[in-house]
Amino acid sequence: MSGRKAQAARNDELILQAARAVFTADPGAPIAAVAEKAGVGISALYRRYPSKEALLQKLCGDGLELYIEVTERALADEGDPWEAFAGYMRGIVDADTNSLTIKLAGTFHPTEELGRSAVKAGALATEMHHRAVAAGVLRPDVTPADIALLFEQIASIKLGDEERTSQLRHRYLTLVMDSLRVPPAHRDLPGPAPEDGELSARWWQPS
Amino acid sequence: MSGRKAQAARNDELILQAARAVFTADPGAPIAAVAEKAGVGISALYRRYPSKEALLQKLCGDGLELYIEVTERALADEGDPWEAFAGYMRGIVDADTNSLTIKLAGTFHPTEELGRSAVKAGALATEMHHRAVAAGVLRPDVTPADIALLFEQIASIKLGDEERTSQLRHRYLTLVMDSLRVPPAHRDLPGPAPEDGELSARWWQPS
DNA sequence: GTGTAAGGGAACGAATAATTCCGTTCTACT
DNA sequence: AGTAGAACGGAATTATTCGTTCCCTTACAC
Repeated sequence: MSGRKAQAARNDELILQAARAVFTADPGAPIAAVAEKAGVGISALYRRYPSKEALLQKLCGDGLELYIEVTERALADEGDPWEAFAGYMRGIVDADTNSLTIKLAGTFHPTEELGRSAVKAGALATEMHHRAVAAGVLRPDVTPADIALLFEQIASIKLGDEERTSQLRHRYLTLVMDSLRVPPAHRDLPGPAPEDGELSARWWQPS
Repeated sequence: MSGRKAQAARNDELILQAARAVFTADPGAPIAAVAEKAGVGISALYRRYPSKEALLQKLCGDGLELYIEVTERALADEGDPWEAFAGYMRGIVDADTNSLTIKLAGTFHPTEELGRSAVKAGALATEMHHRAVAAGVLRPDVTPADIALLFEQIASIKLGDEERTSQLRHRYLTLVMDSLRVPPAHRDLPGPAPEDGELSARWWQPS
């Protein structure tokens, strides 16, 4: 609480966090919702980003960067090949990079730099996939693009609060990993299965 | 092309088909989009349904009915238990009932009757699940609610035209079925994996 | 004290969309 | 042939939503 500059620096982060939370929950959310969530006025947003689009581009760029980081970290893992691959998958699901990247596509105009980051991210993912197949732990008829779509399917799950959502995503990640691994096998599923009430509650929620 | 009455009857169906297509593609689509897709004026819609909400309720009801039909048909299958269960899963994915039901939730106010249909649908799904587990062909740590969420994940896939989308949905259904079946095994995946171009194209599509 | 960066939030203006309304067309029946 | 009215097309209406701008206030730095 020392000085306007410190407050501003704190707001930088507050706004980004709020934007992440709001836009991952609803990619079409109004910018006022971000300001409210951050507890700041609208002009605090416009002081930092010239437009909504610029903010979305920033978020997407951060998401791609995060994706790249997680993947590079997994590529550096020299241990058990399957565990390295599985850890990578869990890492991407945890980071929820899909909600910050492809799910936002269409709400803004992608920049050249975003394109370059996306290419790099794709290359790293392919490398990760290649390694697991070469080590004989990942079924070879699944391609890197398949993995990308599997991530999207898992990211489509949204139920209850953030923690419950994460728990369920890991549950289904574990399930699908059972059919990706060589040899296939059933492993214990983490987290409790959804309750009927959790599912039926959604009928009354405004979209 | 005989008479206004025949034309009107034809329009009944045209409008429903258009509504299904439009709202499964975008649950928040404007009603004018339905009219345009159907090739009729807006008043042709309002003559049949008092409001947008009424149309959505009708679509959802039809979707639940379809779900119930497919499930009852599968329950009537007395052949190989696994094949019956797998056929049921494929049937639901093909019918795309998820896009007409839970995906529309929040865009309208559910009626009592819809609630009853949903309960019935749930009961039938549970029966289907129970049978497969009892026959020892479905892993028992997966619950009916799990199956429901798996359907939703698969229904979240939307890539290219309708046929391509269907193809990919079956690809990932097959994949996840590998980890549902007792014993687990890898079976051939149907349909070609997504191309990189198919995935990257979405960056420019308006949401 | 005062200049100025930072911020709050009302006001503006441009969509977007549900619904209504009015004039037109075509059929069925006299 | 003439006409009542069902079925329609689509413009006009009205409400609402949102991105963006603007103006005024605050509080720190000097």
